[in-house]
Amino acid sequence: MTVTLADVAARARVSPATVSRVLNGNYPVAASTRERVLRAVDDLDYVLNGPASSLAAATSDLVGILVNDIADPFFGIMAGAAQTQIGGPGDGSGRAGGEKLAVICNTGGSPERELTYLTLLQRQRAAAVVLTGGAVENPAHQAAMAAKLAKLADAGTRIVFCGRPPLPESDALVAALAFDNRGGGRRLTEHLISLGHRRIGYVAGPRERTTTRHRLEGHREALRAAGLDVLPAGGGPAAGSGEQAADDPLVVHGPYDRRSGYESTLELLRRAPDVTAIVAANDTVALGACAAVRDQGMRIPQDISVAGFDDLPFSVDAVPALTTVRLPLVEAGARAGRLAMGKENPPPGGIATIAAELMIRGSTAAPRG
Amino acid sequence: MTVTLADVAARARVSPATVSRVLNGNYPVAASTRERVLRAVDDLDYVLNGPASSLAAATSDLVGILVNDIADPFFGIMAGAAQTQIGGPGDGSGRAGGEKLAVICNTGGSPERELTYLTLLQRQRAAAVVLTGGAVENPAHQAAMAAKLAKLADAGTRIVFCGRPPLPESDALVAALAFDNRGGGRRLTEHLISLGHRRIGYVAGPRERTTTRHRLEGHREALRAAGLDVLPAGGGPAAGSGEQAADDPLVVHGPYDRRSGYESTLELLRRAPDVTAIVAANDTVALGACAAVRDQGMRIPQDISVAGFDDLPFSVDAVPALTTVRLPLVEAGARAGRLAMGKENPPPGGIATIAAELMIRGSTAAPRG
DNA sequence: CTGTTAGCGCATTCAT
DNA sequence: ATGAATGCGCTAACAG
Repeated sequence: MTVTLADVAARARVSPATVSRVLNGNYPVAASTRERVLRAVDDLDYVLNGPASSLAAATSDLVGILVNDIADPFFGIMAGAAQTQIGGPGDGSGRAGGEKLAVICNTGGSPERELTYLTLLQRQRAAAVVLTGGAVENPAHQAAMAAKLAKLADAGTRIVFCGRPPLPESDALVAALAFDNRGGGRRLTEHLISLGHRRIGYVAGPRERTTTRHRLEGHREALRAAGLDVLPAGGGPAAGSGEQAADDPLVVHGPYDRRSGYESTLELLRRAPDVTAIVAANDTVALGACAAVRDQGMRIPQDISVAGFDDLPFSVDAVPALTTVRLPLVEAGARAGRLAMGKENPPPGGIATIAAELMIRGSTAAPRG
Repeated sequence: MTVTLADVAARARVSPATVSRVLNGNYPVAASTRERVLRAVDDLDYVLNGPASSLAAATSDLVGILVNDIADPFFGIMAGAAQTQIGGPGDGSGRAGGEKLAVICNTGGSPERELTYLTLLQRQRAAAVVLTGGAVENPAHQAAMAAKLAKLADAGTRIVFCGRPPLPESDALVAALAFDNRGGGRRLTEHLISLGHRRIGYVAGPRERTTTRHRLEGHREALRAAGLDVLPAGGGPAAGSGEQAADDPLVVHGPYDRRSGYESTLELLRRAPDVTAIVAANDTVALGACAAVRDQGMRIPQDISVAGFDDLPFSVDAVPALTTVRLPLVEAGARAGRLAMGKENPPPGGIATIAAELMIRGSTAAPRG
């Protein structure tokens, strides 16, 4: 029923081995022979059996891209960019040559699903795995991840972090592209302070997320530098981890979605009606914050300034346009894709920090009077 | 080096076949034996070899979800919803039981890449394929797609269309969920007409796309019913295809992105400064249209009404909130996922039309004077 | 309910 | 440059 490599060999009057060599192109074959084989392939409409091929070769052409929430353009943009570097443009014949199958896996931000996907990819003997987005900072989960990733790396799977710091205990076998969330957060709040804001609310992302923590730390750095920090400088020294912002009345945590932005902002305005600016964990949250501010009868930026993070495409279309921090998602995603393909060398030290650029637009202004 | 099923069998003191049966759970095994096997699996940290398994069973646990542009939340939302029905929640152990690997493939709207991905999935012996988004209406490509899909279906791959009409010549082996783009488009324009608009611009999507054509056809149906159509009723009868709107000065085509919305709107305003309303191909395009209208010094909706399509999450946050047509993306995606898993029976006739609901918000109002 | 036996389709030694 | 032979790790009949 289904045509196999042997059928192609028979039709081309060569051995199966030769057909295999032609298809994989990693071995010298006479031009005339190759031609004959290729024609037989087309005539028979032969499609390689991936599982058989992977079994024999002990590697597959699958590349997994893990994202927290594919419905969020933040991840969609990065994943799409990565995929362009991996999928290969195809040759228009639909025949599918040596390209890899880049696939996106949606973890929904759940640690369990993240591990499950990793196992699934391990099971498929994936050629590479790209991990995007903030990591969950739970010791047990981090340990499990490190163990799982070590096993994957062991089996020859290339590991790339994109927009995410590498795991603390992770081996150097991986490349990492980390966004400068801390620096971006700091510059954003510095901007607000320089405008004259003194009471700044912060609608943060979910706790136990590196992204959340880093952006918040940047924010607090700026506050502290201006002598505006509400809380003591926090626990540990150098490390900077374990910082406890839980009691800051000007900080409210919630998921990275619009609804959370809306509700957290209402909560914030209730707690501290005197805030003159609100920084949101990201642009989506900022949109919700804007809606909440308006529903309270206040104008942006005259009554309250609002700022976001990421600079997603819709941010410039908000009214007023959103002041935010631009992350080069397309570039980062593409680079991660290239790293996963081994088309590009890992950065020195295995980890590169990607700059975040402050985008000042209409949603922030000096406070009234 | 790598632990195999035989190792597990040895440790559990059973035959490899028994281990296989425990793992696949599709065969009776004594509880005590199962327990023993499972423990051995955990002890040895065994992970099934997917390729070997797929080869022997002649099917894999891969499910492909094809999307035009994963950076567009329209697709991200649908794909994410589909994936939740397919990926399985995991059991928290990260062990990965019988769940399928739902993967998203980004075609970028390119017919070639679409075919390439299909071939790649065919090569992997995918269990199912979900095709989302509008199809390209090019005869050659449609024929190639039909042939490829027939081959996939032949090989036992389940085919599901989501938010996309089935191919004309396609076999009944597939299930299809089609959005009522035509009806939605018609109701949207009827709404504008009922507000008193007579000169309505249309920023359409790319040509040769079913989605583009259907929405536009709905628009023109409404115009025609009100005696407002600019062009003759078009070529063919019944079929409704081959309708040529190319010469309508009030229609401008472009990609489904913000930039196109912006530029097409400027073009439209240049061609017909007397339009009092603009209908955009989708919400993203509408955002660009809004920006263009504003940049021309006009207010929405006082000077010009603007409407979108899809009701993406950000649409309600636009200022003013966008009048649009709501498509139940999450429900449709989830249903497609269930169909792909065989968890739900196909609709009668294999094809279900999904209703589109008009959402009237602040961006549309009666024209001045 | 469990063990035994045979391939699944291909990549890869080794020969030639 | 090509052919022949071997095994990748697992599942699916068959026994029993």
